[in-house]
Amino acid sequence: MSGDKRNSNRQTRRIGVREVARLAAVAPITVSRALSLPESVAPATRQRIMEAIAAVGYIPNRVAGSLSSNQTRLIGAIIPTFQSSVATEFTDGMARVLRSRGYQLLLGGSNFTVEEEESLVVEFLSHRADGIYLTGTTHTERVRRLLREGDVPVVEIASLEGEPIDMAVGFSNVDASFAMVRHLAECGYRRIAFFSLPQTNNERQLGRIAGFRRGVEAFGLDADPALIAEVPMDLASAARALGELLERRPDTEAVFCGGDLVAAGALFECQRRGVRVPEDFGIAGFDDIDLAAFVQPALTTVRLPRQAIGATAAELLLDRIAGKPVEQTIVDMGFEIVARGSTRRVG
Amino acid sequence: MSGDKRNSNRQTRRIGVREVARLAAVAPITVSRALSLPESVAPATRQRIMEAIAAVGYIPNRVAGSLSSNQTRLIGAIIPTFQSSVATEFTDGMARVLRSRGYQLLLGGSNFTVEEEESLVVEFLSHRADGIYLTGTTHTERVRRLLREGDVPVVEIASLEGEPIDMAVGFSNVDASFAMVRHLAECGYRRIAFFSLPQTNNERQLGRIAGFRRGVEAFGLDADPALIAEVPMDLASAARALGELLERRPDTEAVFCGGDLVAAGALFECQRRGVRVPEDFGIAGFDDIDLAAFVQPALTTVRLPRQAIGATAAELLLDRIAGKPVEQTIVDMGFEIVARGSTRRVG
DNA sequence: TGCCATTATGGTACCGGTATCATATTGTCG
DNA sequence: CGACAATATGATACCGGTACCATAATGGCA
Repeated sequence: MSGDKRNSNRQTRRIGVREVARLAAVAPITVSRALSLPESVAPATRQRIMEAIAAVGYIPNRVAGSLSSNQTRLIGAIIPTFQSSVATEFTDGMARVLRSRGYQLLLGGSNFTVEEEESLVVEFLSHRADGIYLTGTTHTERVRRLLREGDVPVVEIASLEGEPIDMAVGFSNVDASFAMVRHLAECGYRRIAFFSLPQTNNERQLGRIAGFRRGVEAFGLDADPALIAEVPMDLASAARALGELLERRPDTEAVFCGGDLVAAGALFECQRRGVRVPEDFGIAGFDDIDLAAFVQPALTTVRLPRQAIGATAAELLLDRIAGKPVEQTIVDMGFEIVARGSTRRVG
Repeated sequence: MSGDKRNSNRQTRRIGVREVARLAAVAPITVSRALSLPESVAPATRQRIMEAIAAVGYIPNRVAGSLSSNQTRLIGAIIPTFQSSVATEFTDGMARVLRSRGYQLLLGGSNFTVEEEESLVVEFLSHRADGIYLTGTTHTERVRRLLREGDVPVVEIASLEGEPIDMAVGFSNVDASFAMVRHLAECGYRRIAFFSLPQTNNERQLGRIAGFRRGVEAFGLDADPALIAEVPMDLASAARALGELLERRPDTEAVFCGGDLVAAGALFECQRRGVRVPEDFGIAGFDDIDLAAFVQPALTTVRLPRQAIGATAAELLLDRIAGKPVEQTIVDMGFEIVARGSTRRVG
């Protein structure tokens, strides 16, 4: 059904080190050195080489270089979804560090499934990424084995609970959630619901639920299990879930959401129903996305140093790759409870 | 300051085709074939090979494969920022298609500068990406030359204005903006402001301004140049800009924003000031982000088939890579005016 | 002045797949 | 039954850099 213009591969014959070397009257290896360790080449020679490179428009073939040097300067990163500003902000922090050090980002989305994650890990290993970045600590057994056996540096972010494959950067979801329950209790809310995001393959959400339960117990709040629900991460589902909650358990006084988008959806639904926030009903979120500060009333939430987590993760990987000893393999970047208008009932 | 554990490269000696071949009692090339063109190998042989692969846990080295076959199965993509849900949704559409066809995504952010874009393009060419995906049509001269001279397929998205380097997928920003002005005019607004996003290196925004101007003229609206402003893309700046506008030109009747986030910020500020939307003031956005439908009143906006644009871009690249003739190198995916509560003054 | 450490450069093989062409085997048909 | 096409497999070289080791040139110092 197709073509006559097959890729005539082998004979493309781009310009390579050899051509540059000939023009600069040096050996190919010297061209290579002039690019990777400029100080190791005499200034005059280096200059000749650079001129030759510019003259012929040489672009080094990193595929060949990678094969030879066993370093690709590629970092493979897996995020659950491209659609979440939370995930992309982690990635942004990492991408900036990588770029500044000459590394490139191989990015894949797992759609919150460990199977797709596994297939991406295999792909990245196949491409011989110099380091692997994973979101969370829930993986298949094969992923765990491949990454432990292979000598690739690995960093897992956003979750400190559990034993990391190699390194981890993030915060404690349990502690963060617990801290928020304390805040809600201090505001005077006693009957608090929890809207978790989908929990499958997501130990972050499970941690938040655990922290919630622990807080409910610690502060002597109403421990009705029917107050915990799982809500898809979009505004419409959140609105719907809040409606159901209010009908099912009209005496609920507040809801703590595992994500700000859900919290915002809950808030919009309250406004639609004329439920006053925070007087009649308190709402707290998680993540401190841009939107949280701008709805009316602004959302109380948990702020995470997302950019910094991504950047730190990148630095750990690069240190490991460079052979530097990594003193701390588990880095807790902390969190911050941001109290805003959506939770202010009592002093 | 560092290490004793230098990367002892050359001697890593992973398992390769040769080991697998020995175990399966075939030649290395047959192993290679069993993986890339399974039908070209006899079933019995293939089975032996697959068993050998499983037995030794062989993971093909795509770096070596790439060097030999001159195909990396890597697509380099450049987006202006990781922080925008608009950009990541395009990327998501592309990433899904790529993954399903065995390609991986090399992703970089240009921070809206053509210089960083150029440096990323060079990196991607160096890594010998099989295809390049760019956002917009504004590039440095060198990028244009490198990509035209190199035989890499290139697709530019989100902007159909101007002549593409190779292929383009998107919609007409001018037409979309013009259509929105028509809608606003039909709603009865006559004195309309335009909040553009930053225009540097962004022909999408320039197109939207052009469409706005054209619409203002075509429908005989108030053409005060002071009504056009450039606003950073965040809620706070948008709120501030709206405040200034209302003080500077209190008789303004509506604002059309080059991005929904800015429109939402404007809406929040109106609410804060007690300006009634849409009765006293109309607001329209661009992009139809999730948030647009859920603020009160919901935002009138321009909806773009973002996922589809990304997916189509990926398919064009892959077709070109596969040597299939690409019939249409410029694909207009259209847009849709979504009229909602924020613009409803008159019939 | 001679010896050795240091610096600058080069020769060669090799990384681990696969393109290319050759060969062996099997099947078809007059 | 022989000739030839189709199918299955293999031998070899090569992709384009760089690791590794060798050698040449330079400099410091006894």
